[in-house]
Amino acid sequence: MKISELAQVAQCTVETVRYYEKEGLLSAPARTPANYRSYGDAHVERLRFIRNCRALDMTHEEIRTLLGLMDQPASDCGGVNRLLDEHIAHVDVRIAELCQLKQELNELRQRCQREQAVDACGILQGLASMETEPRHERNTHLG
Amino acid sequence: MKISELAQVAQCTVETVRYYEKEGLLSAPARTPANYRSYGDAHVERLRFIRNCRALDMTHEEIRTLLGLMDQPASDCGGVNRLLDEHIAHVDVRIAELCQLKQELNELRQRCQREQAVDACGILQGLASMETEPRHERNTHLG
DNA sequence: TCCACACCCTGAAGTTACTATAGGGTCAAG
DNA sequence: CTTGACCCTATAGTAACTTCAGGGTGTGGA
Repeated sequence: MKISELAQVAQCTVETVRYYEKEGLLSAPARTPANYRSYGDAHVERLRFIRNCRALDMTHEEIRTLLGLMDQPASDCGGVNRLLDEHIAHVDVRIAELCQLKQELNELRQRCQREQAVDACGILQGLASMETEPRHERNTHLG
Repeated sequence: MKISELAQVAQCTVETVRYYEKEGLLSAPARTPANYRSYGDAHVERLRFIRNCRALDMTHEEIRTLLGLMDQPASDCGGVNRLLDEHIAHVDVRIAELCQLKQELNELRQRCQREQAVDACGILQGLASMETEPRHERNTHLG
């Protein structure tokens, strides 16, 4: 199976597949005499797994951890469960942050209801006079 | 006023101030004979404005646009209002995406309730068997 | 006067998860 | 024998910074 076929079944681009290989998420496949990458079913499964994790907004680091846990058949899945719980917590945190942000933005938006001179615009005044707060450190990778 | 003092009143780091100057968000200040940056009140106002915009998760591009609109006192603030409306819409979109994501993650999490062998873990099985969907393009800069 | 130490400077590289580009090789059809 | 679709590598770009290397400046104490 050539790289473009693999990319198609995994719904990503050829560049992404090569990138995952360079990152060590996907193992390097065999090569044809012409030096083309040649993939098998194991690669398809692995890449689909990775893409499904990415669809759930997991980082490469999280995915790498999951793959590592999977590759130790002797171990139990407690680590998997914990990783997922933490990831869900990240999403919760980010949703709460964005809801707070939305409220602040709505309040700011209320301060100007018509198109007037910029000097009089309540939004610009609000942005100038807000209490400047220290940047709160990210507690999630979700932007 | 030295750069570290400016950074402190604007609640950011010295490196960030220098970065904004390089990006053209903050104008280059006067220099002392020793080549130290020397800031005045106008810089404080401008930087606080920028930091407040960043606290609301606006991009540099959005901030640049706002600063440009502010610097044309003749113009009205319709552009400002529209920019804010669009930004609020971005936040709404991202909240909806994350709520959907959270639901999917919760469903996946339900599939494993105890610590068992990784081969039997419902979460790993779920990740392997999910329908792999094409990556949907971002309609917001909020991650 | 000398030294330590806090602060300032520039420029370059690292972060995340890719995407895009340049410059080239391979293969099947017409 | 050429055209076009595909493959390869290596490098740079994205956003908004942070970190680092390698140096200069200014002030207080011994």
